[in-house]
Amino acid sequence: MYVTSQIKVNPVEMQNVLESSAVRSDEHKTRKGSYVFREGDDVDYLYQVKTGALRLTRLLEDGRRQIIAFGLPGDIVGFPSNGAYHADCDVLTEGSVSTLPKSMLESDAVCPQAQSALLNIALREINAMQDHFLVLGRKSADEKVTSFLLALTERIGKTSGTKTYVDLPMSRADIADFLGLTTETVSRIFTALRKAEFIALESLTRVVILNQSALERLSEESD
Amino acid sequence: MYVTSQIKVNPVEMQNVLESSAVRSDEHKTRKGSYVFREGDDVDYLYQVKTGALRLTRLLEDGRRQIIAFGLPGDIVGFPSNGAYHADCDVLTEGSVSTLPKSMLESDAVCPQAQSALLNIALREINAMQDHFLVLGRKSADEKVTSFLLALTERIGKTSGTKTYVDLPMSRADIADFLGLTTETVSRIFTALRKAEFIALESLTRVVILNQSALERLSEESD
DNA sequence: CGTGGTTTTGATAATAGTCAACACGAGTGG
DNA sequence: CCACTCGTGTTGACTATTATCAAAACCACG
Repeated sequence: MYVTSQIKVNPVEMQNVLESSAVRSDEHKTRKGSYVFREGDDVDYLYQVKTGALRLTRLLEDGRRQIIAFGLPGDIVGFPSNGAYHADCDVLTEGSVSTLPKSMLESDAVCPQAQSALLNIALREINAMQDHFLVLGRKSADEKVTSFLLALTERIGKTSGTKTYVDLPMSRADIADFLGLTTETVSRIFTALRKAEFIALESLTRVVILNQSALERLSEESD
Repeated sequence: MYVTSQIKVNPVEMQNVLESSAVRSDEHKTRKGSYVFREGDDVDYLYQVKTGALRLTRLLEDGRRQIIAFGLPGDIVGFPSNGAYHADCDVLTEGSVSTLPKSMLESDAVCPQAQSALLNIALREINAMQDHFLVLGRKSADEKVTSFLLALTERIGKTSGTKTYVDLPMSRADIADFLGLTTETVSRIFTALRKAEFIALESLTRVVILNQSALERLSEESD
Protein backbone atom coordinates (compact mmCIF):
# COMPACT_ATOMS: atom_id res chain seq x y z
CA MET A 1 0.00 0.00 0.00
CA TYR A 2 1.31 3.36 -1.02
CA VAL A 3 0.03 6.85 -0.60
CA THR A 4 -1.64 7.11 -3.92
CA SER A 5 -4.95 7.69 -5.53
CA GLN A 6 -4.35 5.39 -8.43
CA ILE A 7 -7.08 4.18 -10.70
CA LYS A 8 -8.67 1.31 -8.91
CA VAL A 9 -8.71 -2.09 -10.46
CA ASN A 10 -10.90 -4.74 -9.05
CA PRO A 11 -8.47 -6.80 -7.03
CA VAL A 12 -10.84 -9.73 -7.04
CA GLU A 13 -10.55 -9.91 -10.79
CA MET A 14 -6.80 -10.32 -10.64
CA GLN A 15 -7.11 -12.75 -7.81
CA ASN A 16 -9.36 -14.84 -9.95
CA VAL A 17 -6.89 -14.93 -12.77
CA LEU A 18 -4.30 -16.18 -10.34
CA GLU A 19 -6.51 -18.76 -8.72
CA SER A 20 -8.09 -20.03 -11.87
CA SER A 21 -4.62 -20.61 -13.22
CA ALA A 22 -3.11 -23.98 -12.63
CA VAL A 23 -1.32 -22.52 -9.64
CA ARG A 24 -2.76 -23.79 -6.41
CA SER A 25 -2.91 -21.05 -3.85
CA ASP A 26 -2.59 -22.30 -0.36
CA GLU A 27 -4.00 -20.11 2.41
CA HIS A 28 -2.56 -19.83 5.88
CA LYS A 29 -2.76 -17.68 9.01
CA THR A 30 -0.36 -14.94 10.01
CA ARG A 31 0.55 -14.45 13.66
CA LYS A 32 1.08 -10.91 14.91
CA GLY A 33 4.77 -10.06 15.17
CA SER A 34 5.94 -13.07 13.22
CA TYR A 35 7.95 -12.78 10.04
CA VAL A 36 6.55 -13.83 6.70
CA PHE A 37 10.02 -13.57 5.16
CA ARG A 38 13.27 -11.73 5.66
CA GLU A 39 15.55 -9.77 3.41
CA GLY A 40 17.99 -12.07 1.69
CA ASP A 41 15.91 -15.23 2.07
CA ASP A 42 15.49 -17.23 -1.10
CA VAL A 43 12.08 -16.63 -2.57
CA ASP A 44 9.81 -19.63 -2.28
CA TYR A 45 6.46 -17.94 -2.61
CA LEU A 46 4.74 -14.72 -3.36
CA TYR A 47 2.05 -13.85 -0.86
CA GLN A 48 -1.32 -12.31 -1.40
CA VAL A 49 -2.79 -10.73 1.69
CA LYS A 50 -6.32 -11.95 2.39
CA THR A 51 -6.97 -10.30 5.74
CA GLY A 52 -4.88 -8.42 8.29
CA ALA A 53 -1.87 -6.24 7.57
CA LEU A 54 1.80 -6.77 6.82
CA ARG A 55 4.77 -4.45 7.04
CA LEU A 56 7.65 -4.37 4.55
CA THR A 57 10.81 -2.87 5.96
CA ARG A 58 14.30 -2.07 4.81
CA LEU A 59 17.16 -0.90 6.95
CA LEU A 60 20.12 1.37 6.31
CA GLU A 61 23.41 0.06 7.73
CA ASP A 62 23.22 2.51 10.62
CA GLY A 63 19.76 1.42 11.67
CA ARG A 64 17.66 4.07 10.00
CA ARG A 65 14.51 2.39 8.85
CA GLN A 66 12.28 2.85 5.86
CA ILE A 67 8.96 1.13 5.52
CA ILE A 68 8.67 0.25 1.88
CA ALA A 69 5.01 -0.60 1.92
CA PHE A 70 2.18 -1.94 4.01
CA GLY A 71 0.56 -5.13 2.83
CA LEU A 72 -3.20 -4.76 2.99
CA PRO A 73 -5.92 -7.15 1.80
CA GLY A 74 -5.52 -7.72 -1.93
CA ASP A 75 -1.86 -6.70 -2.07
CA ILE A 76 0.75 -9.07 -3.37
CA VAL A 77 4.12 -8.97 -1.64
CA GLY A 78 7.38 -10.83 -1.95
CA PHE A 79 8.57 -9.89 -5.42
CA PRO A 80 12.09 -11.19 -5.62
CA SER A 81 15.22 -9.63 -6.99
CA ASN A 82 17.84 -12.09 -8.12
CA GLY A 83 15.91 -14.85 -6.45
CA ALA A 84 15.89 -13.31 -2.97
CA TYR A 85 13.45 -11.17 -1.03
CA HIS A 86 14.71 -7.64 -0.64
CA ALA A 87 12.84 -6.52 2.44
CA ASP A 88 11.77 -7.88 5.79
CA CYS A 89 8.08 -8.67 6.01
CA ASP A 90 6.32 -9.06 9.34
CA VAL A 91 2.78 -9.13 10.57
CA LEU A 92 1.11 -6.04 12.03
CA THR A 93 -2.38 -7.43 12.38
CA GLU A 94 -3.07 -11.13 12.36
CA GLY A 95 -4.94 -12.41 9.39
CA SER A 96 -4.18 -14.68 6.51
CA VAL A 97 -2.24 -14.81 3.28
CA SER A 98 -2.37 -17.15 0.35
CA THR A 99 0.83 -18.33 -1.24
CA LEU A 100 1.62 -18.33 -4.91
CA PRO A 101 4.44 -20.61 -6.00
CA LYS A 102 7.53 -18.89 -7.32
CA SER A 103 7.41 -21.07 -10.39
CA MET A 104 4.97 -18.46 -11.67
CA LEU A 105 7.94 -16.18 -12.09
CA GLU A 106 10.09 -18.51 -14.06
CA SER A 107 10.62 -18.42 -17.75
CA ASP A 108 9.79 -22.05 -18.45
CA ALA A 109 6.32 -20.78 -17.81
CA VAL A 110 4.13 -23.45 -16.35
CA CYS A 111 1.34 -21.05 -16.95
CA PRO A 112 1.76 -18.07 -19.26
CA GLN A 113 -1.60 -16.67 -18.15
CA ALA A 114 -0.42 -16.40 -14.59
CA GLN A 115 2.85 -14.89 -15.63
CA SER A 116 1.10 -12.26 -17.63
CA ALA A 117 -1.17 -11.48 -14.69
CA LEU A 118 1.89 -11.14 -12.53
CA LEU A 119 3.59 -8.81 -14.97
CA ASN A 120 0.54 -6.59 -14.83
CA ILE A 121 0.61 -6.61 -11.06
CA ALA A 122 4.28 -5.67 -11.13
CA LEU A 123 3.55 -2.81 -13.54
CA ARG A 124 0.83 -1.52 -11.28
CA GLU A 125 3.23 -1.75 -8.37
CA ILE A 126 5.77 0.36 -10.26
CA ASN A 127 3.12 2.96 -10.94
CA ALA A 128 2.10 3.14 -7.29
CA MET A 129 5.71 3.40 -6.19
CA GLN A 130 6.25 6.31 -8.55
CA ASP A 131 3.36 8.11 -6.91
CA HIS A 132 5.03 7.51 -3.59
CA PHE A 133 8.21 9.16 -4.89
CA LEU A 134 6.24 12.37 -5.20
CA VAL A 135 5.05 12.02 -1.63
CA LEU A 136 8.49 11.33 -0.22
CA GLY A 137 10.33 13.83 -2.36
CA ARG A 138 8.00 16.76 -2.69
CA LYS A 139 5.31 16.83 -0.03
CA SER A 140 5.43 18.61 3.32
CA ALA A 141 4.90 16.72 6.57
CA ASP A 142 1.22 17.77 6.78
CA GLU A 143 0.58 16.76 3.21
CA LYS A 144 2.26 13.42 3.76
CA VAL A 145 0.22 12.55 6.81
CA THR A 146 -3.11 13.71 5.44
CA SER A 147 -2.66 11.96 2.12
CA PHE A 148 -1.64 8.86 4.02
CA LEU A 149 -4.79 8.95 6.11
CA LEU A 150 -6.95 9.44 3.06
CA ALA A 151 -5.29 6.63 1.14
CA LEU A 152 -5.57 4.29 4.08
CA THR A 153 -9.23 5.16 4.54
CA GLU A 154 -9.79 4.48 0.87
CA ARG A 155 -8.25 1.05 1.28
CA ILE A 156 -9.47 -0.17 4.66
CA GLY A 157 -11.84 2.50 5.94
CA LYS A 158 -15.30 1.57 7.20
CA THR A 159 -18.58 3.40 7.26
CA SER A 160 -21.10 3.02 10.02
CA GLY A 161 -24.16 5.13 9.39
CA THR A 162 -22.87 8.56 8.48
CA LYS A 163 -19.48 8.05 10.09
CA THR A 164 -16.33 7.07 8.19
CA TYR A 165 -13.39 5.78 10.14
CA VAL A 166 -10.26 3.74 9.78
CA ASP A 167 -8.50 1.47 12.28
CA LEU A 168 -4.78 1.99 11.94
CA PRO A 169 -2.96 -1.31 11.87
CA MET A 170 0.38 0.42 12.39
CA SER A 171 2.01 2.57 15.05
CA ARG A 172 2.91 6.25 14.72
CA ALA A 173 6.52 5.19 14.33
CA ASP A 174 5.57 2.99 11.39
CA ILE A 175 3.73 5.84 9.73
CA ALA A 176 6.78 8.03 10.30
CA ASP A 177 9.13 5.47 8.80
CA PHE A 178 6.85 5.07 5.82
CA LEU A 179 6.62 8.80 5.14
CA GLY A 180 10.18 9.79 5.97
CA LEU A 181 9.27 11.68 9.15
CA THR A 182 9.74 11.22 12.90
CA THR A 183 7.21 9.82 15.34
CA GLU A 184 6.95 13.20 17.05
CA THR A 185 6.12 14.98 13.82
CA VAL A 186 3.41 12.46 12.97
CA SER A 187 1.98 12.77 16.45
CA ARG A 188 1.93 16.56 16.31
CA ILE A 189 0.13 16.49 12.99
CA PHE A 190 -2.47 14.09 14.35
CA THR A 191 -3.00 16.50 17.22
CA ALA A 192 -3.30 19.46 14.89
CA LEU A 193 -5.82 17.65 12.69
CA ARG A 194 -7.79 16.74 15.79
CA LYS A 195 -7.77 20.33 17.06
CA ALA A 196 -8.90 21.54 13.64
CA GLU A 197 -11.67 18.93 13.88
CA PHE A 198 -10.73 17.36 10.58
CA ILE A 199 -10.40 14.04 12.35
CA ALA A 200 -11.29 12.59 15.75
CA LEU A 201 -9.46 9.86 17.61
CA GLU A 202 -11.93 7.44 19.15
CA SER A 203 -8.98 5.50 20.43
CA LEU A 204 -5.29 5.59 19.69
CA THR A 205 -5.85 3.56 16.59
CA ARG A 206 -9.32 4.54 15.43
CA VAL A 207 -9.36 7.67 13.29
CA VAL A 208 -12.73 9.14 12.41
CA ILE A 209 -12.79 11.26 9.26
CA LEU A 210 -14.78 14.37 10.18
CA ASN A 211 -13.97 16.63 7.27
CA GLN A 212 -12.77 14.74 4.26
CA SER A 213 -12.71 17.67 1.87
CA ALA A 214 -10.57 19.69 4.26
CA LEU A 215 -8.17 16.77 4.43
CA GLU A 216 -8.14 16.53 0.67
CA ARG A 217 -7.27 20.19 0.40
CA LEU A 218 -4.53 19.80 2.99
CA SER A 219 -3.11 16.80 1.21
CA GLU A 220 -2.20 18.88 -1.80
CA GLU A 221 -1.93 22.40 -0.52
CA SER A 222 0.49 24.43 -2.58
CA ASP A 223 1.02 27.40 -0.29
CA MET B 1 18.54 5.03 -13.04
CA TYR B 2 18.13 5.24 -9.31
CA VAL B 3 20.53 5.95 -6.51
CA THR B 4 21.32 2.40 -5.67
CA SER B 5 24.14 -0.02 -5.36
CA GLN B 6 22.21 -3.01 -6.52
CA ILE B 7 23.79 -6.21 -7.65
CA LYS B 8 24.76 -5.64 -11.21
CA VAL B 9 23.32 -7.79 -13.91
CA ASN B 10 24.83 -7.76 -17.30
CA PRO B 11 22.43 -5.54 -19.22
CA VAL B 12 23.67 -6.97 -22.49
CA GLU B 13 22.42 -10.38 -21.44
CA MET B 14 18.89 -9.13 -20.99
CA GLN B 15 19.08 -7.14 -24.15
CA ASN B 16 20.00 -10.28 -26.00
CA VAL B 17 17.03 -12.12 -24.64
CA LEU B 18 14.84 -9.35 -25.90
CA GLU B 19 16.45 -9.11 -29.29
CA SER B 20 16.72 -12.79 -29.90
CA SER B 21 13.03 -13.04 -29.22
CA ALA B 22 10.70 -12.73 -32.14
CA VAL B 23 10.30 -9.08 -31.26
CA ARG B 24 11.99 -6.82 -33.74
CA SER B 25 13.60 -3.91 -32.02
CA ASP B 26 13.75 -0.85 -34.12
CA GLU B 27 16.39 1.72 -33.27
CA HIS B 28 16.01 5.45 -33.69
CA LYS B 29 17.60 8.72 -32.72
CA THR B 30 16.53 11.00 -29.90
CA ARG B 31 16.71 14.78 -30.30
CA LYS B 32 17.66 16.85 -27.27
CA GLY B 33 14.60 18.44 -25.66
CA SER B 34 12.10 16.36 -27.59
CA TYR B 35 9.59 14.12 -25.90
CA VAL B 36 9.73 10.36 -26.21
CA PHE B 37 6.27 10.09 -24.66
CA ARG B 38 3.98 11.98 -22.32
CA GLU B 39 2.00 11.04 -19.28
CA GLY B 40 -1.39 9.73 -20.32
CA ASP B 41 -0.39 8.75 -23.84
CA ASP B 42 -1.40 5.26 -24.86
CA VAL B 43 1.55 2.95 -24.68
CA ASP B 44 2.76 1.86 -28.09
CA TYR B 45 6.28 0.85 -27.24
CA LEU B 46 8.71 0.31 -24.46
CA TYR B 47 12.05 1.95 -25.06
CA GLN B 48 15.48 0.72 -24.28
CA VAL B 49 18.09 3.44 -24.12
CA LYS B 50 21.10 2.70 -26.31
CA THR B 51 23.04 5.95 -25.94
CA GLY B 52 22.32 9.37 -24.44
CA ALA B 53 20.09 10.14 -21.49
CA LEU B 54 16.37 10.48 -20.88
CA ARG B 55 14.44 12.12 -18.09
CA LEU B 56 11.23 10.74 -16.57
CA THR B 57 9.15 13.37 -14.84
CA ARG B 58 5.92 13.59 -12.91
CA LEU B 59 4.18 16.72 -11.77
CA LEU B 60 2.05 17.55 -8.75
CA GLU B 61 -1.05 19.63 -9.59
CA ASP B 62 0.59 22.77 -8.23
CA GLY B 63 3.67 22.40 -10.37
CA ARG B 64 6.06 20.75 -7.95
CA ARG B 65 8.12 18.35 -9.94
CA GLN B 66 9.60 14.99 -9.17
CA ILE B 67 12.01 13.26 -11.46
CA ILE B 68 11.11 9.60 -11.25
CA ALA B 69 14.22 8.30 -12.94
CA PHE B 70 16.89 9.04 -15.47
CA GLY B 71 17.06 6.75 -18.47
CA LEU B 72 20.68 5.80 -19.09
CA PRO B 73 22.11 3.32 -21.59
CA GLY B 74 20.69 -0.12 -20.91
CA ASP B 75 17.62 1.12 -19.04
CA ILE B 76 14.16 0.25 -20.21
CA VAL B 77 11.53 2.93 -19.82
CA GLY B 78 7.86 3.28 -20.64
CA PHE B 79 6.25 0.65 -18.44
CA PRO B 80 2.54 1.30 -18.73
CA SER B 81 -0.15 1.33 -16.13
CA ASN B 82 -3.61 0.63 -17.43
CA GLY B 83 -2.32 0.96 -20.94
CA ALA B 84 -0.96 4.48 -20.57
CA TYR B 85 2.42 5.97 -19.75
CA HIS B 86 2.46 7.48 -16.32
CA ALA B 87 5.28 9.98 -16.66
CA ASP B 88 6.64 12.45 -19.17
CA CYS B 89 9.81 11.33 -20.86
CA ASP B 90 12.09 13.74 -22.65
CA VAL B 91 15.62 13.75 -23.94
CA LEU B 92 18.49 15.26 -21.92
CA THR B 93 21.34 14.17 -24.16
CA GLU B 94 20.79 13.13 -27.73
CA GLY B 95 21.38 9.52 -28.49
CA SER B 96 19.27 6.61 -29.53
CA VAL B 97 16.67 4.23 -28.23
CA SER B 98 15.33 0.96 -29.53
CA THR B 99 11.65 0.25 -29.37
CA LEU B 100 10.05 -2.90 -28.10
CA PRO B 101 6.47 -3.49 -29.20
CA LYS B 102 3.87 -3.36 -26.47
CA SER B 103 2.54 -6.70 -27.60
CA MET B 104 5.28 -8.11 -25.40
CA LEU B 105 3.19 -7.04 -22.45
CA GLU B 106 0.01 -8.69 -23.49
CA SER B 107 -1.32 -11.92 -22.17
CA ASP B 108 -1.90 -13.59 -25.52
CA ALA B 109 1.83 -13.83 -25.37
CA VAL B 110 3.31 -13.75 -28.82
CA CYS B 111 6.50 -14.69 -27.11
CA PRO B 112 6.49 -16.06 -23.57
CA GLN B 113 10.28 -15.80 -23.41
CA ALA B 114 10.16 -12.07 -23.94
CA GLN B 115 7.38 -11.66 -21.43
CA SER B 116 9.36 -13.51 -18.84
CA ALA B 117 12.40 -11.36 -19.53
CA LEU B 118 10.22 -8.32 -19.14
CA LEU B 119 8.82 -9.52 -15.85
CA ASN B 120 12.35 -9.88 -14.57
CA ILE B 121 13.18 -6.39 -15.70
CA ALA B 122 10.11 -5.09 -13.91
CA LEU B 123 11.10 -6.92 -10.74
CA ARG B 124 14.57 -5.43 -10.88
CA GLU B 125 12.99 -2.03 -11.38
CA ILE B 126 10.88 -2.51 -8.26
CA ASN B 127 13.96 -3.43 -6.30
CA ALA B 128 15.86 -0.36 -7.45
CA MET B 129 12.89 1.86 -6.66
CA GLN B 130 12.75 0.47 -3.14
CA ASP B 131 16.36 1.48 -2.65
CA HIS B 132 15.45 4.94 -3.80
CA PHE B 133 12.74 5.11 -1.12
CA LEU B 134 15.50 4.88 1.47
CA VAL B 135 17.35 7.73 -0.21
CA LEU B 136 14.30 9.97 -0.43
CA GLY B 137 12.90 9.13 2.95
CA ARG B 138 15.88 8.70 5.20
CA LYS B 139 19.01 10.33 3.82
CA SER B 140 20.28 13.85 4.48
CA ALA B 141 20.96 16.26 1.64
CA ASP B 142 24.70 15.51 1.65
CA GLU B 143 24.12 11.79 1.63
CA LYS B 144 21.64 12.13 -1.21
CA VAL B 145 23.96 14.12 -3.43
CA THR B 146 27.06 12.03 -2.75
CA SER B 147 25.29 8.73 -3.27
CA PHE B 148 23.81 10.15 -6.45
CA LEU B 149 27.24 11.12 -7.76
CA LEU B 150 28.64 7.71 -6.92
CA ALA B 151 25.75 5.86 -8.53
CA LEU B 152 25.98 7.99 -11.64
CA THR B 153 29.74 7.44 -11.86
CA GLU B 154 29.13 3.72 -11.54
CA ARG B 155 26.74 3.87 -14.45
CA ILE B 156 28.28 6.34 -16.88
CA GLY B 157 31.62 7.33 -15.35
CA LYS B 158 34.78 7.21 -17.44
CA THR B 159 38.38 6.61 -16.55
CA SER B 160 41.25 8.26 -18.36
CA GLY B 161 44.56 7.17 -16.93
CA THR B 162 44.24 7.47 -13.20
CA LYS B 163 41.37 9.94 -13.33
CA THR B 164 37.73 8.98 -12.91
CA TYR B 165 35.09 11.44 -13.96
CA VAL B 166 31.49 11.66 -14.99
CA ASP B 167 29.75 14.03 -17.39
CA LEU B 168 26.43 15.00 -15.91
CA PRO B 169 23.69 14.82 -18.50
CA MET B 170 21.30 16.72 -16.24
CA SER B 171 21.13 20.17 -14.66
CA ARG B 172 21.41 20.94 -10.95
CA ALA B 173 17.66 21.48 -10.92
CA ASP B 174 17.13 17.99 -12.32
CA ILE B 175 19.31 16.49 -9.63
CA ALA B 176 17.37 18.45 -7.03
CA ASP B 177 14.03 17.27 -8.38
CA PHE B 178 15.27 13.71 -8.41
CA LEU B 179 16.52 13.80 -4.83
CA GLY B 180 13.77 15.92 -3.30
CA LEU B 181 15.96 18.98 -2.73
CA THR B 182 16.29 22.50 -4.14
CA THR B 183 18.75 23.68 -6.77
CA GLU B 184 20.48 25.87 -4.20
CA THR B 185 21.05 23.00 -1.82
CA VAL B 186 22.51 20.82 -4.56
CA SER B 187 24.74 23.66 -5.66
CA ARG B 188 25.98 24.30 -2.12
CA ILE B 189 26.79 20.65 -1.64
CA PHE B 190 28.74 20.56 -4.91
CA THR B 191 30.70 23.56 -3.66
CA ALA B 192 31.35 21.94 -0.30
CA LEU B 193 32.54 18.72 -1.94
CA ARG B 194 34.79 20.77 -4.18
CA LYS B 195 36.24 22.71 -1.24
CA ALA B 196 36.83 19.46 0.64
CA GLU B 197 38.61 18.24 -2.53
CA PHE B 198 36.45 15.16 -2.76
CA ILE B 199 35.51 16.20 -6.28
CA ALA B 200 36.68 18.73 -8.84
CA LEU B 201 34.59 20.46 -11.47
CA GLU B 202 36.44 20.59 -14.76
CA SER B 203 33.44 22.28 -16.23
CA LEU B 204 29.90 22.79 -15.03
CA THR B 205 29.02 19.30 -16.13
CA ARG B 206 32.25 17.34 -15.71
CA VAL B 207 32.75 16.02 -12.19
CA VAL B 208 36.10 14.46 -11.38
CA ILE B 209 36.07 11.98 -8.51
CA LEU B 210 39.11 12.86 -6.39
CA ASN B 211 38.39 10.89 -3.23
CA GLN B 212 35.96 8.11 -3.80
CA SER B 213 36.26 6.53 -0.36
CA ALA B 214 35.52 9.86 1.33
CA LEU B 215 32.42 10.15 -0.85
CA GLU B 216 31.40 6.63 0.05
CA ARG B 217 31.71 7.43 3.72
CA LEU B 218 29.70 10.62 3.26
CA SER B 219 27.00 8.78 1.35
CA GLU B 220 26.11 6.72 4.38
CA GLU B 221 27.30 8.73 7.32
CA SER B 222 25.24 8.00 10.39
CA ASP B 223 26.26 10.90 12.59
C1' DC C 1 -1.93 -1.19 40.75
C1' DG C 2 2.67 -1.22 38.87
C1' DT C 3 5.52 -1.72 34.75
C1' DG C 4 6.90 -1.11 29.97
C1' DG C 5 6.00 0.64 25.76
C1' DT C 6 3.87 4.05 22.95
C1' DT C 7 2.16 8.61 22.32
C1' DT C 8 1.96 13.31 23.26
C1' DT C 9 3.86 17.72 24.42
C1' DG C 10 7.45 21.16 25.07
C1' DA C 11 11.83 23.60 24.37
C1' DT C 12 15.57 24.01 21.45
C1' DA C 13 18.56 23.03 17.48
C1' DA C 14 19.72 21.82 12.91
C1' DT C 15 18.81 21.22 8.29
C1' DA C 16 17.19 22.63 4.19
C1' DG C 17 14.20 26.12 1.96
C1' DT C 18 13.28 30.90 0.37
C1' DC C 19 14.32 35.11 -1.62
C1' DA C 20 17.51 37.98 -3.70
C1' DA C 21 21.73 39.28 -5.81
C1' DC C 22 25.49 38.22 -8.46
C1' DA C 23 28.61 35.36 -11.59
C1' DC C 24 29.36 32.70 -15.43
C1' DG C 25 29.04 30.95 -20.20
C1' DA C 26 26.92 30.18 -24.52
C1' DG C 27 24.90 32.18 -28.20
C1' DT C 28 23.39 36.49 -30.86
C1' DG C 29 23.63 40.40 -33.37
C1' DG C 30 25.61 44.97 -33.88
C1' DC D 1 35.28 41.07 -31.96
C1' DC D 2 32.82 42.88 -28.41
C1' DA D 3 28.79 44.02 -25.79
C1' DC D 4 24.26 42.08 -24.54
C1' DT D 5 21.11 38.85 -23.05
C1' DC D 6 19.29 34.74 -21.27
C1' DG D 7 19.52 30.74 -18.81
C1' DT D 8 21.86 28.31 -15.37
C1' DG D 9 24.62 28.09 -11.41
C1' DT D 10 26.54 30.03 -7.15
C1' DT D 11 26.53 32.60 -2.94
C1' DG D 12 24.59 35.10 0.98
C1' DA D 13 21.28 36.38 4.57
C1' DC D 14 17.44 34.97 6.65
C1' DT D 15 13.41 31.88 7.69
C1' DA D 16 10.72 27.85 8.18
C1' DT D 17 10.17 23.30 8.84
C1' DT D 18 11.17 19.36 10.91
C1' DA D 19 14.44 16.83 13.91
C1' DT D 20 16.26 16.13 18.46
C1' DC D 21 16.20 15.57 23.25
C1' DA D 22 13.67 15.28 27.36
C1' DA D 23 9.74 14.82 30.16
C1' DA D 24 5.07 13.78 31.05
C1' DA D 25 0.73 11.35 29.94
C1' DC D 26 -1.54 7.49 28.52
C1' DC D 27 -2.61 2.70 27.69
C1' DA D 28 -2.32 -2.19 27.83
C1' DC D 29 -1.30 -6.03 30.35
C1' DG D 30 0.22 -8.96 33.84
